[in-house]
Amino acid sequence: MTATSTTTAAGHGDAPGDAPRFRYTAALAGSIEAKWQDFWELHGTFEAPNPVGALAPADGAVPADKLYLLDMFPYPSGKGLHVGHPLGYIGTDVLGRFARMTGRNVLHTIGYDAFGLPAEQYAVRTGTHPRVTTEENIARYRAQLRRLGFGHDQRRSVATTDPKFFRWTQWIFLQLFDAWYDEDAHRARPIAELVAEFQAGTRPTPDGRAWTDLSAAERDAVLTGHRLAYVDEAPVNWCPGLGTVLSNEEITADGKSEIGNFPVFRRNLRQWMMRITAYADRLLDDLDRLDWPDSVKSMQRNWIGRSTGAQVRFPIADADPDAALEVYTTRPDTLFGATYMVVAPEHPLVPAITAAAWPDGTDPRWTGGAATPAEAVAAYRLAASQKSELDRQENKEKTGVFTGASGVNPVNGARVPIFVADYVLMGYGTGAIMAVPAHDVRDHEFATVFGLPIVATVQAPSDHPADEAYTGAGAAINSANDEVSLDGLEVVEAKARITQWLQDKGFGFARKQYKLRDWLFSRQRYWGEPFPIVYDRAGIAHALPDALLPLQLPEVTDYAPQQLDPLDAESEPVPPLARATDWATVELDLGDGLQTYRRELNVMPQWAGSCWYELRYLDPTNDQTFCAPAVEQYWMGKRDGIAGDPGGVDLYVGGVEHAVLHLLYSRFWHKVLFDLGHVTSEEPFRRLFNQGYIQAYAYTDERGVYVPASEVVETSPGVFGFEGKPVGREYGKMGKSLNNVVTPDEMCEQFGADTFRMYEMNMGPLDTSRPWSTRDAVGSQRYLQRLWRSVVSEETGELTVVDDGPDAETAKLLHRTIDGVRADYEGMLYNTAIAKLNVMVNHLTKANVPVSREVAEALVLMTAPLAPHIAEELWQRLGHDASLAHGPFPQADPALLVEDLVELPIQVKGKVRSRIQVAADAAAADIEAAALADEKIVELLAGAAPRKVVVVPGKMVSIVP
RNA sequence: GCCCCCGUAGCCCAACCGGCAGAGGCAGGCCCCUUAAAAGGGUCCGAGUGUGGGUUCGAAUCCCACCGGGGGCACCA
Repeated sequence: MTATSTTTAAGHGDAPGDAPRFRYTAALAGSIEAKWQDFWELHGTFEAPNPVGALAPADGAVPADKLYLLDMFPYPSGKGLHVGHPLGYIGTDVLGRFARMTGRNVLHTIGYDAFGLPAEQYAVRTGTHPRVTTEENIARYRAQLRRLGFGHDQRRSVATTDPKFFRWTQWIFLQLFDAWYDEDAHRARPIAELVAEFQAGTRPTPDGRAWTDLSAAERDAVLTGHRLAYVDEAPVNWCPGLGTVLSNEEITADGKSEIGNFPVFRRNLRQWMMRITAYADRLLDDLDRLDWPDSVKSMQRNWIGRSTGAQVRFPIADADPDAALEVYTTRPDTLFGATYMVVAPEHPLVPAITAAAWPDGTDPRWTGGAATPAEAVAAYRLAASQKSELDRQENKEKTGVFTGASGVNPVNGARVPIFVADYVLMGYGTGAIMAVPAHDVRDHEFATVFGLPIVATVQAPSDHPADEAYTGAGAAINSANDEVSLDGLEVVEAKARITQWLQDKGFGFARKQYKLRDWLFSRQRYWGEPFPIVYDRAGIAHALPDALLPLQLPEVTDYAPQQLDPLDAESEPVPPLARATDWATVELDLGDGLQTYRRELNVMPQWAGSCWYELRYLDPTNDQTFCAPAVEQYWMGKRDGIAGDPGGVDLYVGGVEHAVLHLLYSRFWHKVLFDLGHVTSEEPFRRLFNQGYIQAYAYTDERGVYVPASEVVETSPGVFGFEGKPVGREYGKMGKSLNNVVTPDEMCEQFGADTFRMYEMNMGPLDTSRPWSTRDAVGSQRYLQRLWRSVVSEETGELTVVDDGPDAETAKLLHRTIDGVRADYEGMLYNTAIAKLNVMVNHLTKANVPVSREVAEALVLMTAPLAPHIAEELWQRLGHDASLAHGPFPQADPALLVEDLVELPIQVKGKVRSRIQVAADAAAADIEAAALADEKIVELLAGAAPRKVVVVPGKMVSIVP
């Protein structure tokens, strides 16, 4: 196939009836589309040059104006694509094609997030290696996507399962393993620099001994406490049903696994963790520098959950002077209103503080009916440990028991009773609180149930109900002791003053608190990246040397983690890699002579590959480094012209479901790479755009079974039937279970890829969800048919354009269209761009005269980003040898955009009463005079002088009589 | 319970910084082409912007309350 051949496949007789031979039918579209897809592939049309390296042009020259577009890459599932999946891909492709036509260097490709559970679970069932399944699925995705005519640089399409890819995932992991966070410098540094500081004595070891006096195991423990990737024995979410541990983010609100909905138990296990909490402040603060949807930013802020407050020490009454409870509060200004305290049931100090007997006069509601505090506390703790997360959530009534002990409020010496209650969580703050029922809703509920005193310390407005906690702003009251008074201060000043006082007296200090936890990074699975880590005899973890990367997965006969009872909380994880006994140990010389080492048997979670793939797209063939610095700088570097620009991908498009996890993890890894000097950008994704979802109707018969949605007909408005029987209609996601899937392949067969692309873009703005309706696609097909007919005869296939210029009206419309379409493409407002193209084509159709070549060419070029195949075909038929992929793109003539005369409405009392014609550039005074001279206006005013006349040039005139 | 987004024609959607409510598509009516049919051609039809207040010369647009839909968080001290 060459650029000069033209399609001859038209008129196969596959058009219905005896439609004209050269009509633009689905069959003709299909042959045109196959031809141009082959052409683009053969000519490498969409290969974007790099400034250096293997993908650089011979002379190394690349356009300064570049655009890096990124789609969230798919997991290649066995189900293939439905019409909802490509929506975002088409959106980025249209923008990329437009940008390429206007001369920019556009990087756009798509790869595969190919490690993951479905292929592994299929392997467990069938014995098929996950690699085989994964490769088949990728091949199917590639074929489906190719049919849609994307302008992807195929050389850059990577898969996370490719050893050439995960070699660098492992390398980045080792960067994290070999780095620590310097709190003073606010950045990560190589671990070797930390060791040097310990050795030189410029940084004290935790227990003050000299570094050289520490044993190897002790040194390792110190370093483990600093590494950004580290092993820790920590409470984790153990899911026996999946045979693996899960991160907090992979668990639903009711305590089940997001995948499979199995029960999850809290267990202490040794696991790999990522110290993402070290970056909490930067991950939060840098959100302000990103061009992201507010909803996503707010979800990330919420997830990081930074709060500022104070940690306060409450001594235990009648006990050892050293005995105290530390509490965290965001409202230190309400300390004078603290009338009791609560510790979480799991708090380690509970046994120590629990009193031997109930104090005299203990309220019977506080004892839980037990004879001693110890019995009451033990019973309550047991009950709490057996409560599932779900129970806790459903039953929010406040419960608890008194410990018999009291704390001493440091601001006024008041004795405050200490309770154990499960509304306080061990995992947040210190696991203990001071309770201020007057100003905290939860404390108020508890105090009401248990009859505890409520002391107001913030003046509530007079209309605030007396029986509710007041959590708003106001002046402090009842808040003074001999040394400090908050009375009269607003909340912010009161917090500052009391915190300073606490600090001066040694009772407490200001403290920040986060909801974000370190990221649990290991999984007991097979189909993931192996850790490039081995353990010596002492159990110390060592990095594999770079020369031994990639570390490949061993072959195993059974991919299942282990058959476990989903309800057995005490079972132990046994990863599948443990079965590869030959692989699990290895002889290595890591500097201490040849030794036997055990390999790490866990694998990385699915997030690992997606944390950095956008960098590998940039330099996919580089085997010296994950991405050459000059290449990263060119595509993702910070822009000089934008204040505070953090750099990153120019546009990242994907679903909002990745708002927290993927996007937070990627940002974390990117910042580490930035700190270590491997990238120049501080953020991976400068601009983020969430595309909407395509939803679909589903229909159920009288048994509640989903019937094929494609065969349902609307028998009368709002009434639907299938095989003559009425069915009920539902609305939701497109999916096999709802029997309402439509695939892009079907759309290509029925209409062609160009019509399909155009229809998806015509349904509405890219960021809104919309209902799928196959039959509505004919509107887009009609547009393309009219465009085709404006250039080519349906009867003969001959060109019909003429060389004469267009008439004045057509020329004006053309340039207005060019102007509007350009602006719409730049703003990704494809639905309105299509509307303008429709106006133009409808105008030509109506005129019913041969179309001027100038107009036809402009229209073809403007349609090209949306419907690239038909545009290339028409461009070629119009006599152009080169592809239009790199332009030109029409330019509007400013002279044709201005109108000489405009019609302005005249409002009287806000209602349009008349219209006048004035010169477009008429002065306001002239317009006012013309308006007041208008017959109908004169009549309405009846001689009275108007009180006010508002003239908005070019828009309207408003008269107030 | 708290936070965010959205309600415009039968349906999907336009309307810039408040300035004539309609660009486009689907469906529908009528006509033409056609032996016939339709996913061909032409033409016509359409709502006063969820409801109620307010600000303004002027509100789909800004403010308040409510109703309806979607999403996020959920005892985080």
